[in-house]
Amino acid sequence: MDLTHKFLANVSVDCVIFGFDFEKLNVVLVEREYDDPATGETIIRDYTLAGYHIFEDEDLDNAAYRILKDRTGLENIYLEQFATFGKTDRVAKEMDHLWLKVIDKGFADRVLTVGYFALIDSTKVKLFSHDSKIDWFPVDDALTMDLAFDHQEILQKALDTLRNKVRTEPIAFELLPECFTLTQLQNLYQAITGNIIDKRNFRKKKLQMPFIVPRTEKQDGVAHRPARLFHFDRNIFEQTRNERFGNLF
Amino acid sequence: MDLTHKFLANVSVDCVIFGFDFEKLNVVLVEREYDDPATGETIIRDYTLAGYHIFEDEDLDNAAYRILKDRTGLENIYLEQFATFGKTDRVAKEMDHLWLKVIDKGFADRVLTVGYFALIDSTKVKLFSHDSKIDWFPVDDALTMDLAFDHQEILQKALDTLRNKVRTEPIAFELLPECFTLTQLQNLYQAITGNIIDKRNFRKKKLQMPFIVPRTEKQDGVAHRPARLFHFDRNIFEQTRNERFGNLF
DNA sequence: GCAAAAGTGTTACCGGTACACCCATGC
DNA sequence: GCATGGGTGTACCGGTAACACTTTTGC
Repeated sequence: MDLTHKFLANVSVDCVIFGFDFEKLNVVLVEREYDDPATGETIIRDYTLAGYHIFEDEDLDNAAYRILKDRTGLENIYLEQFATFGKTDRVAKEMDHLWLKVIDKGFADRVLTVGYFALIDSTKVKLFSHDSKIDWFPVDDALTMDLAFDHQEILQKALDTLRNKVRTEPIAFELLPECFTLTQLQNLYQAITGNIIDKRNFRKKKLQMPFIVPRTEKQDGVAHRPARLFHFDRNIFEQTRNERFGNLF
Repeated sequence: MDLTHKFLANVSVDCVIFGFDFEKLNVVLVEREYDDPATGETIIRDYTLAGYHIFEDEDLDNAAYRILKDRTGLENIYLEQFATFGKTDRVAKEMDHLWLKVIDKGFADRVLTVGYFALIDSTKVKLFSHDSKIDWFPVDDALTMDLAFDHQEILQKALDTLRNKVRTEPIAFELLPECFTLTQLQNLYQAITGNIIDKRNFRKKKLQMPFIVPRTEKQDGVAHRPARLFHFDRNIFEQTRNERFGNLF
C-alpha cells in the first residue's frame, strides 16, 4: 500500500470482491491479527473486507480501483459503488478501537466508508497478501462470521444489491470466464439469487438472447458428455438494448 | 443551521427534495448569491441543492434528516441515500472556489458528498429560507440550469434512482397527500417515468391491488364529476408482499 | 455398460396491451 | 346544455411455468 500520499482521515473505501467457483458465491476477506507484544497471546483474529482510506488527491472511484488492483492485480474490473456507511458507532466494538490504536496509522475514530462491490472471474486470480493473510470465503459463511467493524452489514448490503441488479443488468457474466456453459450460467444465477431454476425454461430463454453467442469449441476434460460453450457479446447486447427494454435476465 | 457542533470538513450531505404538484415533478433548490462588497455587483447567482456538512458526532442518515427538517420543517419523511460523489474536481468551477472562499466556514476544497433524495407531499409544505432564498423548480428545468458544483449530476442520478425504484417499490405515495384519486396517481407515475399510461389498464391494475383502498369520501370542489378517493395502506402492503413477489407497480 | 451431465418440446395459464364510449357534476 | 374529467369491458398476444425422457461422452 502506497503510504507517500496523504489520506483523508475520515473517509475510507471498502471493496466487497465477489467470485464464483462454479458452485457457490465467494467473497475476499483479509485477516486482521494482533498478538500481545509481551505475552505473544493472540488478542485479535478476525476478518475484514478489503479496504483503505482514500487519498487526498484521488477520485473516490479510483480509490476503489486501487484497492482492488492492490489485492488482485486486476484492472478493468466490474466495480460498482453501492452505499456509504456513516453511523457514529460503526467502530464501536472493543476490538475495533484496539485495532485502530495498535496499527496507529492516523485513521480517525469517526470514519465514513464507501462500499463498492467487484465481480471477478476468480478462476485465474492470485490474491496478494502483503502483510495480512487474504482468502476466498463462501458468502454464506462470511455472513455468519462476525466480521470487523460493520463489515457484515456492508457485505449483506452488497449482496442485496447484486441480487437486485443481476435481474436487470447483464453483470453475471463478469463472474464467469470468457467462455462458459449454460449450466454454469444457470448455477451462477441460482447461487446469487438462491432460487432454483427450471433447466429447460432457462435454456430456452438464454438461447433466444442474441448476445449469448455459441462458440465452436466444446467443453474439455470432463467425465461426461461435453457441453457447448458460449460467450457474452457486449456489442450485440448494447445494440439490442432498446428493443428489449424492460426484459429481465 | 446549528453551528455549535464541529463538522467534518471533508464530508457533506446533499438532499434532493422531490415534490409533485399534480402536474409535474419538482425539486427544491437554494439560491446562492454573492455581491461584490465594493461595487455591489452580483458576481454569483445560481442554485444548489439543500446540503450541509455532517457533524462530527452525527450519524450520516441523521445529517440528511437534519437538513430536510431545517428546510421543510418536516420529520418522518421518506429519505433514501442513493450515491456518494467523490471526484477530486467536483468543486472545480471558478464560482465554486470563490463561493467557498467568501462564505469562509472552514469547508475543505476536497469534499465528498453523500446524496439523499426525499419524497414529500408538497401540497402543504412551507419552505424555510433562513438567509438564502429557496423554492420549488420543475425537475426538467432544474436539469438545464447549470447548478453549482456537481449538483446537476447529483440531481440526475437521484432522478434515475427514483425512476427505477418507483417500478418496484410503493414509494410514489410519499409524493401524494394521504387521499388521492387514481388520476392523480397516474399523472404522478407519468411525471416520474415520462411514459404515458393507458387509463383503463392503469385503473384495472391499481384496483386489484389490495393495499390501494377506496374511501367513502369523494373529491370536492372540482368543476366536473368528483372522483373517488383512495389511500395507500402500508400494513396490507407488507402483509401481501410475499405473495406479490416480483410484481411491479 | 454404467455413471454423469447435456440436451430437447408441448401445453396451460396469466398478465399486459390495445382500444372507444357513456356518466356525473359545476357552471 | 355544455364542458370537463370520471369511469368502465373485451379480445388478443406473448411470456412464464410445469413437466420427463433420450443422448453423448469418459471411464
